[in-house]
Amino acid sequence: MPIHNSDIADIFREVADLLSIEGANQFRVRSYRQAAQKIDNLTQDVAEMVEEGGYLTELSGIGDSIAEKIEEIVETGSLNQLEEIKDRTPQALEELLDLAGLGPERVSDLYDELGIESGEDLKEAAENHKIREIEGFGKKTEQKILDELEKEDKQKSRYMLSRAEEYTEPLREYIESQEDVIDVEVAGSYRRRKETVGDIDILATCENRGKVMDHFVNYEDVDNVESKGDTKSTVYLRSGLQVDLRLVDEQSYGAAILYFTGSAQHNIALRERALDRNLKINEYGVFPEEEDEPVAGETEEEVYDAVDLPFIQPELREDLGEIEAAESGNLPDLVTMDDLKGDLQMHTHATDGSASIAEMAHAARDLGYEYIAITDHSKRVTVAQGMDADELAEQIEEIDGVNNSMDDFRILKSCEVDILEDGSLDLPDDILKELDMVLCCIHYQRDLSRKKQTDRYLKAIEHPLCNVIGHPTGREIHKRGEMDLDMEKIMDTAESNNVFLELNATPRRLDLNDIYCKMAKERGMKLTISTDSHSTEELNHIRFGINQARRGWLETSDVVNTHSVKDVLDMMAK
DNA sequence: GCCGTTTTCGGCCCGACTGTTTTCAGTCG
Repeated sequence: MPIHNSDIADIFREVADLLSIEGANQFRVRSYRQAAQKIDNLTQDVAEMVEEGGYLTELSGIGDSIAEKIEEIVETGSLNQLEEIKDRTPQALEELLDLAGLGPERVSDLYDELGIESGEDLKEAAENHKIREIEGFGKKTEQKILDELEKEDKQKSRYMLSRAEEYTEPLREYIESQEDVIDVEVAGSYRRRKETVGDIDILATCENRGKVMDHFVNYEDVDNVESKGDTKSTVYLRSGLQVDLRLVDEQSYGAAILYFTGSAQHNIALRERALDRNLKINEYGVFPEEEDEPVAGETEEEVYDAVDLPFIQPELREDLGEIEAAESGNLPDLVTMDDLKGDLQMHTHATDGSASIAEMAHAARDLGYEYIAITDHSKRVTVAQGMDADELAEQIEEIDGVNNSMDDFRILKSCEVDILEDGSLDLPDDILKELDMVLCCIHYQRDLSRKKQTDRYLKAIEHPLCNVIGHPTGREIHKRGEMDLDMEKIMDTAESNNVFLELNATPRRLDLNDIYCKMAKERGMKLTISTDSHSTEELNHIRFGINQARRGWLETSDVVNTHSVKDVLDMMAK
């Protein structure tokens, strides 16, 4: 049973949760959490590192003790320390930590005083007014617990970025429309363009705080005002999305945006760096020791400059090496929307799309593209009425016709060919040879073993006509996880066979994720970024792909479809 | 538990808010 990085990270997170409830040293707890985060974001497979005798302690945040524990997990599949903690402290207490307002101390008190081990216990105790009797708890805390238990059922998960955008952009415009508002910025993970966001943090500068806050809480989509003050208000929208508005002074605007954009880990690293320079960073600015006058704070650039760093793009602010890269002048020059020259996956009404080839081409040209690839499904994908060889031959002729009618634009002939269970392709070579690009994807038998699934991909990648592997992991956010794959092996094989991996920009896919993008880049691979559009409107989803690519440190040259059509054709010609 | 041109001990980011308290602990981001 292979141990994935996320398995190891989960174990350490659980250790951290349970240790915190036991009242362990908070910094010790933090070490486990940091190790978990480090491992989650690693672009190498930890189990492989162990097997190859790699030095885990070379990773920052992982010392002798945790390295030893990682080895134990890789070798035995579990961690004895965790089993011992579970014998002392019920595992179910961990879930109570997820409830807003309950941290390790209170969970521990609830367990010690009332024997509460689960959400049901908690609900019963709250309803019977037992909780207010515990020292340090009171009526309001008890009611808050009941409210949160209720809310947990209603809305638990994070919001896909695309969905969060639908609620946030109109609200941003609404806030901007108030006459006293000067500047508005949405911060948080939304600004870092994380694939999902938990809540929305909006910052603004303005003339009249009271009026602006009134305006905010009176927004038509507000369901419930949680708190309202002069500097901060919190509301819940009807969708359940929490939105905070914070009003700040102009001289603190940059420091505040930096602070509320995060990530927390990035902020911590910046603050530690400031301390080395006898400076203190908070959300109001950068302050020399023992002084009240800030030396920076109006803009983010100023704050970075105060700790001798260049501006770091929000998408990179995850403490995954961006500070070191900034220091050494090696920050990536991230790919932008303007760099894109084409879109390399989309469907037409030949299969499950809603527009014609010409309609897709004209819509793409209107977006400023020079080329697209039409990638309708192959026959195995019956739900999409996938094409057989004859139908694909007809489509190729149709594309030639449209190409002849557009002299400043090129439609690449392609097909989203299904990779069958044995790794062979769903259409014969003699028709695939006629294409400019062959896109290969898995749609069925997603639950094969890691070995079988990986071998299936390797066989497809080694097929001499395969150019691109589409939506490589098959995951869909909030719906299904990744296929079990040895991604390092897949990337290495793709790289040596001149096969590209796709970053599928469909908001619910975003497949590859940011970590895999970074992993590919570190191997010197190029990726395609494609929308997989099924309508002309969906071509606009490309921005989510660009967001993810930037989070994966990709530069313009790392992306296949930033290159000219001639270069793309050369790359596909192998 | 991690880490180190103030190194092997003694630190570890910082402030706001809330609710419970009469000065603060716990939680959150």
